[in-house]
Amino acid sequence: MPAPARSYWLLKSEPEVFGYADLERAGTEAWNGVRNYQARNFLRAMKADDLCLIYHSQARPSGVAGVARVLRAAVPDTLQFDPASPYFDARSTPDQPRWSMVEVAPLAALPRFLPLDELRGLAGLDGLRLLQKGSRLSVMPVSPEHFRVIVAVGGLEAERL
DNA sequence: GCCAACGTTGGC
DNA sequence: GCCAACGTTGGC
Repeated sequence: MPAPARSYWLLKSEPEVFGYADLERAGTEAWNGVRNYQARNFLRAMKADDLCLIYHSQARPSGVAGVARVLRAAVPDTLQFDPASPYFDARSTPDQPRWSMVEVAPLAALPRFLPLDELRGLAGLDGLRLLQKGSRLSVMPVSPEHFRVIVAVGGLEAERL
């Protein structure tokens, strides 16, 4: 049976807090603390070996910094059970976890960081959610075509990732 | 179920 | 720091 097709995603992160370079240093990281239901549902749709664009938000400039790989499907976000965490959620129980997280590993930094400004000017990105007005989701799907265009302009070949 | 108030996100 | 957009909360 053929492996299910890879899916592609975009993960936002503030580089002052945790950027692509931090992911490379860490080697692997739990992508936790997502507290938006739509974003959570996308996390839950991720499969092992899916690829994620790591997008730096609240940065100067903001833009796509690298590609990460999903190591395994989503599991309950441990922070929701930790009263000391800002991501604690008293409504969550181990039986009924409300929030999810995935484990990701760095795959490749973009040889050319891709600022948001430049993304807006690129052909072939119509419908990319990141570029839609008022889009604030921190986890969102990216079509295979959009993924290929973005990494290509950033200096990577999608087929080799 | 409606909707106003409030909080958060994120570009600039 | 400003502000637009969006999500959540809670009174009714």
